[in-house]
Amino acid sequence: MAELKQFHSQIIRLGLSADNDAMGRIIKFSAVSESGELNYAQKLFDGIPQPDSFIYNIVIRGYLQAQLTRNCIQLYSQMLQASVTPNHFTFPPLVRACSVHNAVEEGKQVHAHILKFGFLEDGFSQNNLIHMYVNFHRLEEARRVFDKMPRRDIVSWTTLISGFSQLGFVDDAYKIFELVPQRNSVCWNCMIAAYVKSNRFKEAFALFERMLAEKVELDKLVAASMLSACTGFGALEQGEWIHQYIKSHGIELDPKLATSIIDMYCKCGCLEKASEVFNGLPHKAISSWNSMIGGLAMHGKGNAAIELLKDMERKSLAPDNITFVNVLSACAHAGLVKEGHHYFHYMTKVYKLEPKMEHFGCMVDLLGRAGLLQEARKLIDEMPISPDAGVLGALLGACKIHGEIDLGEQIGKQLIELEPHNSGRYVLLANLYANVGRWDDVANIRKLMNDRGVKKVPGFSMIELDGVVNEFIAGGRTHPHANEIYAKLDEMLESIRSAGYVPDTEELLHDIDGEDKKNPLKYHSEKLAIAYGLLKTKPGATIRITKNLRVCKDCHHASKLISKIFYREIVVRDRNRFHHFRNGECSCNDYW
DNA sequence: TTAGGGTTAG
Repeated sequence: MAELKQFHSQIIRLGLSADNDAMGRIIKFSAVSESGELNYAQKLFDGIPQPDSFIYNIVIRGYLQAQLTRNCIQLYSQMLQASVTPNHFTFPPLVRACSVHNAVEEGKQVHAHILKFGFLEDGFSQNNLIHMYVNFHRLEEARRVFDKMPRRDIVSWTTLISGFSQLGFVDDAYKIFELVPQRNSVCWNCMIAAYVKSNRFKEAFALFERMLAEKVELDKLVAASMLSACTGFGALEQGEWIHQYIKSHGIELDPKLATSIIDMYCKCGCLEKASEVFNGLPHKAISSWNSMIGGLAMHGKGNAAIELLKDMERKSLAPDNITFVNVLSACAHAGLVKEGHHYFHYMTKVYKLEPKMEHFGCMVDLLGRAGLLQEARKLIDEMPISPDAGVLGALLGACKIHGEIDLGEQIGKQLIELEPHNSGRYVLLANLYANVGRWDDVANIRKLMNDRGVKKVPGFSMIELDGVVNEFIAGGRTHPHANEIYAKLDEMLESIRSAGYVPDTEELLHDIDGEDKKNPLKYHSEKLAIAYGLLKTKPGATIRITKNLRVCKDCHHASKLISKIFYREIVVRDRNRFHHFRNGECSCNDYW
């Protein structure tokens, strides 16, 4: 910038300060380059008697980059008033400004101008219009622009696909995707990511296979999306494959990608691999630290999570909000009440981070799980913000664990009205009633669910073998090896019975949040998945299961015994956390 | 000058 200012004074000396060519260059640098100064550009602009369209365009772009979208629109009006004709460089940033600024009326006017000035054939302007209407949540308009374009390019297609998927119309997005004449990796990734974001992992995997078959390059963004798919699905082998691919093809391991890999390993149950990647990073982004701390939290390694926070501080890195969410969650899962209290205050005292909803949620969970229900309630009452469903849900969960019926009933009723479509809330309240034998109330909740058309989420467990994910539902018989699996299951249960296993029939009576009322405990999906694992893996190999609900008491007990009798480590990821069953014990210390 | 990614409690 200093050199630029010198250059500017030379121009003044040469009497060129009214020369648009020379001034345009200086303004361009000041307005849009990284080391520029927008204020300076503005001052120069004001001193030019008759700026040309290039100068207007470049300052509009500068304003856009600085998020001063209002100024973009104003400058455009000024341009028209000065009778300077806009060209095809004028509209893309201008449309973008309307879009970012949510200026619907101005956007429509700019759209009309684009047509009036004859830019129907300009792909950049038209593509930006599609984007703008998507941003305004006006898909029909976006589609109309798309349909009227004389020549659509891959960006037009991808923008439209991403628009439909972002607004939740993933199936429509896919229909459009199928019509694209020549897809590049951005377009593939857009559709794959759409499936991943809506938790439709199988479709994401199927699309990925197709992409590879069509020999489209697997770039780092596709890799990142697929890592998320593996994370969501609990597909460790597939995730390892992607990681290997990244290494062997020299794909640059930028901080975001590294974080995705660490997160994948943590959430697929492999903390060792996650640490290995984490420790091997030359420059660790804060997100990498956060996902590693979060991983330790999920696996119940509270003290290790705290150690990592201290490590961060030793390296003079400032933890952020997310770091503390993860640290507090680590304390909650490990029952570290004292430490939790400490860090809850510490974050504000030392780092000036005001606790947000998530932090209160963690604290309520921490206190509630530890049985300190009154303290949890007091914290909620004293919160500076009004608690959301998550915070109240944490308290309700604690009431269920500790059989705190009065408080639980009150919170449960409140939650059901707050989130009338969340089946989990009804289930938890019904369970609370069931625990104390209030069967009429259980029936009432069931009826309320029926009347409101709220469906319970069906439970399922998954196990990945040779890169194939096998899914089980309670009592399901659709698996091609069903007979074999049920035989193994019976053998498995017989073995643990002789070691003292008694099915937890108490829970059976209450089994409303269990997997399926019609199917007895012995056919819970988790047990089926473990039986299949015992059948198909080598002796001594770790069995890894992912399930969508929380582990039930009976399955937890059975899994501990199976780990001992069959000499297997069993790693179960449930809705909340990981359980590592080993030699008759669980890493959660039965605290979950 | 236009399209794509990560870490957040229950």
